[in-house]
Amino acid sequence: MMQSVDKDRGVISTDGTKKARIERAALTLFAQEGIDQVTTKAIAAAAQVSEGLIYRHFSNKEGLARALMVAVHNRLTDIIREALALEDIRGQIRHIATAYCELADADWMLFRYHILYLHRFPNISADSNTDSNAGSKSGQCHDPLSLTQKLLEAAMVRGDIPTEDAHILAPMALGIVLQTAEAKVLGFLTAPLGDHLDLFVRRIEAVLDV
Amino acid sequence: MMQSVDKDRGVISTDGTKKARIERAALTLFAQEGIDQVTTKAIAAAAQVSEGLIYRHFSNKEGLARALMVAVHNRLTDIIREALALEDIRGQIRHIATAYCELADADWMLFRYHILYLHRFPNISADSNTDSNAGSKSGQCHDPLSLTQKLLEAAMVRGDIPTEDAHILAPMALGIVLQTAEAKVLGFLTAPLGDHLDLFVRRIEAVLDV
DNA sequence: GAATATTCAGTGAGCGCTCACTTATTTCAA
DNA sequence: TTGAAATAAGTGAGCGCTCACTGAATATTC
Repeated sequence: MMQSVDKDRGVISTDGTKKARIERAALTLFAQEGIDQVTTKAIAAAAQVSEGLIYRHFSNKEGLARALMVAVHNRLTDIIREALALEDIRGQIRHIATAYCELADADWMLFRYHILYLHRFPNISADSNTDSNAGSKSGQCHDPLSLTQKLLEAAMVRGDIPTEDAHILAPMALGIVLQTAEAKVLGFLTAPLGDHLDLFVRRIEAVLDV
Repeated sequence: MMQSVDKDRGVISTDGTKKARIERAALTLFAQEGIDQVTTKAIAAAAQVSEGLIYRHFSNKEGLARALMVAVHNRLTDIIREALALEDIRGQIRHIATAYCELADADWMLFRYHILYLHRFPNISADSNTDSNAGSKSGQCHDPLSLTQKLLEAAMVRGDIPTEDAHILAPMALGIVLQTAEAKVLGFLTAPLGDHLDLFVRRIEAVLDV
């Protein structure tokens, strides 16, 4: 039940370590079958590793699932944070849409996992503090939705887009890409998301009334 | 594993029957905790019914979950089908947005369940044939996404909206409402969806370039 | 009193997780 | 250098327990 301090950190290793193999196997199986349908035995078998080793690296199955989610979550959050540093809304939109599509197409299982099971980890932002932010004031946002809201509010102040409730606009804007990804999850679409990048950008601009 | 013929039909009863109590209890618990986290004991307890009775009405737990999903799925499909009968795109958009919001606000657990677990039942459209359509030709669409695509294609032929890939536009359009609902699922929003109905309508029109 | 509706007390398959143990790697004093 | 000691990485059989599902028993209805 208790989360250990060093285990369950959300970084998906890409070296050939056995830990990395566990993470990749778990991610793939979770995304395909669903977290609860996948047994620790199956993960171990897919990673060609003993079952016990999972518990040397993660406190338990849920901790493994959480670590994976934190990893994706941080990557997506970083994308929005990068966009925040840009100056105009059009560039920001293009950056986010591009990066989202690239991630989805480069690692679809990762993206799929995020879409399907994010809701299972409600307080994920708390775990996702990249490094020790012990001294940092509260109010820091660590999730794509909150950061997008911030980004939109700044764009409104700048006069890039008309003033509107950024709280509602944020999911709408991200939804242009995410809901298409969801459609792909459901098998309604098959093409890579990147194929529609320009359409995404134009339609996000339309939603935001750029 | 085998699905019985009469059991597991997707209609949520609203009378005071014990079957109805089982369905409502299961729906609520599934939507709140997740299907796999909910035990049949818990459902029976919440419905104030014995565990065995669940199996008189449904072939198994998965069948119960599926029946509930089919029920929501059919209600949403009907909404799009109603819209298909309307003549202009603006009326269609408003009808869909209104009906989606009303359903979400009237029965949030139902809506939440649909959003979170639809992906678990990939071939739901096959089960959702309302009445015996044994003689019907194939190609009939029975899901919101396909019907929306059809609706948009018709609107393009009519000249209501510029010609574009309806396959991609369909999830985008529905996503305006659905992604906001998802944000509510994640706790990012709390207000009823209906509060933003007019905004939804305007932004869907923007996405479709009405 | 037959037919139907409902209950209750199992049952065993299967799951996450542990733990005693082996093997590899690092540490460090002499 | 070296080799002994300490630590880390890795194994897998098995344990305790949960939970979906069953079927004989009991209540209810007409």
